[in-house]
Amino acid sequence: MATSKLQPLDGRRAQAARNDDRILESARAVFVANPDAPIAAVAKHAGVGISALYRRYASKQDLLREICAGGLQRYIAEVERALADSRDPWTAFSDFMRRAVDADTSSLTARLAGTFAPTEELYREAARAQQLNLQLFERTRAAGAIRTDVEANDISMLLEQISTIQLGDLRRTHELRQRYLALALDGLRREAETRLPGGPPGWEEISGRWSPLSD
Amino acid sequence: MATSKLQPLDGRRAQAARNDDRILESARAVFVANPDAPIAAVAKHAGVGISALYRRYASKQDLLREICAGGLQRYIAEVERALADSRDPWTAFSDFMRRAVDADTSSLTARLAGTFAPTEELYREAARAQQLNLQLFERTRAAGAIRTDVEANDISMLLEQISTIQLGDLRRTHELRQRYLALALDGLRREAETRLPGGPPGWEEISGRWSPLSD
DNA sequence: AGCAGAACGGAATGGTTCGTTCCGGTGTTA
DNA sequence: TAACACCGGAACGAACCATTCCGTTCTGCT
Repeated sequence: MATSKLQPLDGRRAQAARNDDRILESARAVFVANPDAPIAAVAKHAGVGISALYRRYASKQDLLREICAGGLQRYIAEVERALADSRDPWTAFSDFMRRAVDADTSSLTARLAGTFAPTEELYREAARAQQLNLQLFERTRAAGAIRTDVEANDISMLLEQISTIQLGDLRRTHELRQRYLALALDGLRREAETRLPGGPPGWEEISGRWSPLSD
Repeated sequence: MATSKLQPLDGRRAQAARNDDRILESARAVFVANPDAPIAAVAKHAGVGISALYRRYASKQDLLREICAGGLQRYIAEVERALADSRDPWTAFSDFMRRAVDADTSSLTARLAGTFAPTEELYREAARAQQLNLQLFERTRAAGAIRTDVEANDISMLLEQISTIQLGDLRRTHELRQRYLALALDGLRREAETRLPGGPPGWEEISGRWSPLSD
């Protein structure tokens, strides 16, 4: 597996190693754009054959799981980065939100929900993300930067909503998402004279969509 | 066709007339929940056979178009009602938004986009809705009730975003939608110190998703 | 009483869309 | 040059679905 040579790696091996990345990136791009795209679309986007995919992943579900896990890790990394941010809480928080929207991780974790059976590990990672999320949120709210009738899970919902925006090309889509994120952030910031109706979603509600697909 | 009798209408005819409604309602419910549900799902939900559907609509597209047109008319009706509302502009506007979210018309017009070829008439109706929408929006903004860097098309986008929320049963979903609408409305209301990034979507951008489906 | 046909239910049909497998090829390495 | 890792993409088989078709039931009318 691991070639012990540190040389540029030309031949087949190098090509294969490069393909590893191309395939993962393509899969991300394709599935984010269209959660139930066929495997063939991923291969095409990556410029490889179908067998190049099946050499690496035993099934479509495996690939999906991998992508999802990657997104989750990315998300976790961003939250941790925000928690380590020593600037004022609101700045750290809002910067985090902008990064989260750009990274498009909610598209992965939310829009792919139900299309594959989650691993135990995936569940744990999701719970951990949730956990960190809560920490960041509470810190920000404790600093008086967020209206008091909003809860941590509302943040996840907002990110999901924003991730559904899809208009025009990639650039425009990202631009619009940042636009509505900015609007949402302005709404989060200050206290309002009326309390929000309904309760925030519970963790079971949010994570409940993951396992079975019983329409 | 039209039975000239004004009596309760018992027999086959009455049943059929009742089915007309049941089928339309079911189709709405089913397709709003899942835009690419099979025709059979609608039949099942309505408690009728498939042929009862095909007797009324020549094809799935026809049914879809019908549903969509209905949603658009409902939307138009609500905007007109808001325009006729003589209370202060913000109250009229925010009430309208709440009604629009409850009526779930954005789910129809937006999430069904691309699944059928729109009629000329549908286009016209959509343009008309857009037109009225603009009127209502400008009136509200002119009254100083909406931050100045938001545009009319932003409203459509917000409604779309909210219509993507789908969690738990119908009741809970509506509750949550109202929650995030309230948050969004609070964000729309007051001027902020920073201007929104990016530009609002253009009408071509929004309506462009309707005709061909070229993924 | 009996018939024409409206309105249906639901099985059968035919086409399409995929996930997955398989069958050569092509460099690479030893 | 023989064994092999990697691939491209055609072929296969299952699933899914819109639409059609056929047999049945119920109604209104003669």
